[in-house]
Amino acid sequence: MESQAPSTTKDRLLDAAEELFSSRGIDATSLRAITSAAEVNLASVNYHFGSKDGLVKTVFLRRLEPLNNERLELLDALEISAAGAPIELEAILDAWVMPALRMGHSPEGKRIKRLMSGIYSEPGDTLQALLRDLFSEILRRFCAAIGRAIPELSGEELMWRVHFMLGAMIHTVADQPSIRALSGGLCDPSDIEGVRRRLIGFVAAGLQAPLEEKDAPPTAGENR
Amino acid sequence: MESQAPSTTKDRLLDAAEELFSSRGIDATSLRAITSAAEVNLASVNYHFGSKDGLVKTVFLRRLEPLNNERLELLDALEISAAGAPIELEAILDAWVMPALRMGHSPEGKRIKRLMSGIYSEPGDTLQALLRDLFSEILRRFCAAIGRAIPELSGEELMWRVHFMLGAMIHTVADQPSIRALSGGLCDPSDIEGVRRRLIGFVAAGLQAPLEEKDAPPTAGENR
DNA sequence: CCACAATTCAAACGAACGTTTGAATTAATA
DNA sequence: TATTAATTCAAACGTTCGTTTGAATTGTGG
Repeated sequence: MESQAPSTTKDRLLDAAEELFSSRGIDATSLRAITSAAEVNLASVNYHFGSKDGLVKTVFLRRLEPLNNERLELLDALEISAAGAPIELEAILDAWVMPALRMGHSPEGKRIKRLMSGIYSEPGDTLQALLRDLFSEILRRFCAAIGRAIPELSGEELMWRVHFMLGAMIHTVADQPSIRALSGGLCDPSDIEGVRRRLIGFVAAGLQAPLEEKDAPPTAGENR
Repeated sequence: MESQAPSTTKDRLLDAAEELFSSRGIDATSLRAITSAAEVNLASVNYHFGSKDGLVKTVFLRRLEPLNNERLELLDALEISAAGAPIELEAILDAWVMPALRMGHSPEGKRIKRLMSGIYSEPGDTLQALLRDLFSEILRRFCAAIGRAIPELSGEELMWRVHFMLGAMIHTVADQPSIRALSGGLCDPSDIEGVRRRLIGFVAAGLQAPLEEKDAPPTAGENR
């Protein structure tokens, strides 16, 4: 009854939609373009997914649910083997970033990357809520783990730094074509191991940055 | 002949478009919604800007050109007063981030913030090229300055870290509502001085992270 | 005051959109 | 094989979009 064959109408639609959404954007992709690419009838979308919104939701869920499950499994394994003690920071970051990097480089998931960044910018009413729900729980888990790894951070400080961390990570996973172009081919985003090492090094250093004094006038740039 | 009065049709259109683009997205905002909010005639858009694309471009240019000019002026001032010596890293980052933070908090520019992140995700053909051009030069200037401040970084390593830095900064400037919500009101994005101190502290630490060995197997997360 | 350009206006254009419909076709059940 | 459900199909629906048009209005220099 549900999908198990390699090329049902549902799957063809999801694949085509994912491909087109990531290259042209969601709003700019018409159902007719999707059904043409998938070589199925136009009405199939509303038959199988109810509406375009339903198709969009399913496109995201198909990738993000396994992604977050893998992240949680890795974090669970770390917490079990740590047996109550704080986990090493780099290991936590690894559990967050590696599933995304691996997915981003698999032949099937290569398209979802650009979509992930669009999440935060596209003010799609339903999509925004869906993803907020999807990420709020897993984010709490990882925040807690990071907080235990860097106990000297206050709750506010921790949240801010996690926010910066997410920015760096999302931007990296989503915008891999731009880093290659801007660096003039110097940087190779397909080198997963290199990206991982550099990204985690950067983020770990940022998260563990020394706490500055609040009233110390920083450095410069005030001349305006 | 050009705009100097406080409420010409052109300015009313730009203000209304900026507001609606940032809250609903560019594609989801119709010219009719814009002209209604601006209380001008529908045809005014095509008369004054040629097309919707022309309006979009002007909306971005009106904010980004002064923003980047201010950044360049600050960097120029730093380089002049440094007289050939490397500039302190935090001062360079300040020159990049403060104009954006200040603009994002002024009453007139509060709307542009969310748009800035959409830049990287929305695959609008013309817009993408416009912004790539706008940022490629200033980015080269700041990369060079940062490279002089941290001379031990190779060109590749520098580009990667600047990439991470941009992710954290863009995400912070653009997505200020989400940090307040996710932290349960704990983090206050309207505290410019606090945001500046934390963001620059994070990014500076990330940029100056120690260089790891290439072949050292990192930490964990491989169990899958 | 008059001619003339600049701007505004109501109305309509054709195209593209998401969705619906009802018949045709295929697959499953007994 | 007969019956019924699931799926596909071509065609059309009503709406909204960006853009165009040509007349009306406003502002300006001679």
